Amino acid sequence: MGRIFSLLDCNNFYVSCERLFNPRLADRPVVVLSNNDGCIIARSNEAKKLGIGMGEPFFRCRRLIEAHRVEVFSSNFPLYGDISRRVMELLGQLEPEVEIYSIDEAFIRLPASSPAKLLINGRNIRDAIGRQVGIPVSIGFGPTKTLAKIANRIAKKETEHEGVFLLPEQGLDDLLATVAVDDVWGIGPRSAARLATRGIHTALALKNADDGWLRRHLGITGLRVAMELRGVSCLPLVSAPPAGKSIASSRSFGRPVTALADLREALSSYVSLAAAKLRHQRQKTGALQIYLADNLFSADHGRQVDGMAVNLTQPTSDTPELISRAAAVLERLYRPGRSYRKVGVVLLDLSPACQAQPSLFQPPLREREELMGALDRINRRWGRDTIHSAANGLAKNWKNKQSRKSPAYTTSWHELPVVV
DNA sequence: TCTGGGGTCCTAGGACCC
DNA sequence: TCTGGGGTCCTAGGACCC
Repeated sequence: MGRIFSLLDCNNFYVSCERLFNPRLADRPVVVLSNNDGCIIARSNEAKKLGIGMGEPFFRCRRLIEAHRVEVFSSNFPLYGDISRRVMELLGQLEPEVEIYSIDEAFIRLPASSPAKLLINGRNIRDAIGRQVGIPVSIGFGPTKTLAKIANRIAKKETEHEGVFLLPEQGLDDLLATVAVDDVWGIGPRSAARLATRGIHTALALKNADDGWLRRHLGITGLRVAMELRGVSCLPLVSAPPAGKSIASSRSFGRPVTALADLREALSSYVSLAAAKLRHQRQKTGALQIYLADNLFSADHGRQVDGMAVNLTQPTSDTPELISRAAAVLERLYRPGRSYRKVGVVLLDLSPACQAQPSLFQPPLREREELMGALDRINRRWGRDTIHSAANGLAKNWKNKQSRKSPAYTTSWHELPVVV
């Protein structure tokens, strides 16, 4: 008996989360902005219809938004993360083989059965999540992950399917002929341009393309996409996520920054965030990379990013130690007079904390680890940043804009919704 | 004036070794 | 005159994803 893949995708996820606690938003055009209130990262169907594009810079569609009184929110990731957890937990109760693929998507693997039974199963999942969490989802079925993705798109776009769609065996090619090649999962703009030079514009044409040519021009990944379109499953379900390999933390500044002191404060804050995440994952880092970026969209000289990585002699998850190492690297990268738009840190070479090899010359400081543990507990209980390193600064005049944020309804005691 | 943030995998090329 | 070949490891950059 074969198996079948299904992709569950939350519709307009961030917008749906905002609507959950704000019924006034139902049926209204709503958008959610990226971290710096920079561009559009989620749109309700009404907003899509107005022609607001995904990833579009906010300032460029501002007039359209004002003209149609579109509701605008800064992103509220603690809220979205919490709602996501509820969706995934419920799905895990309904289906045994689930891979959480992203904040708003999960793959499911099921035994093949009749189309009618699969559709009923899909509708049950959709109804349960709608009823118990309040988030609308779409579900697509297909013989491979890539085909399930395509089925999901159809489930979402063609309303007559009511959110659940199974790719038909008969007439599949006709359907693939209607899917643009850059809508196929794994085909980005670069690959699409390459494929266009060969006259390949649809998923069907990619499916029938020459393997040798694909291997040469799109690499092993491109060939794999074609195989998946042919129904040959190359991408397995990954139910237990492997340990992470890197942790990044960065933000764009609210305005250009030139002073080393400001950069140091911002960097310390991001290092603190990354280190807390590292400890939460029970890992230590063996290397860190710092980078500085100037104007990311300058027409004349393009974007300039200076980065530098250092290896640590001994893996650590100690915030003060990481802050001081990061500050030393920053000082070497910094050029006076340059105006910077972004600074960031990446922790690399992660390893499980329990496997850490103590150094002969510098035994692990038990008290320091306990201190970090206490810090994490306090910040978890009383809110992030209750206690932080003085290096992170207090003025924070580099801090980015987030002027339209909704409350952390479900994750902060201070911001619980009030029923009157 | 104003353009996010956090990830993964693949590949080519250099360093190094025998 | 004539200057090997193959393997491994590491890294930076590219491409893609949500």
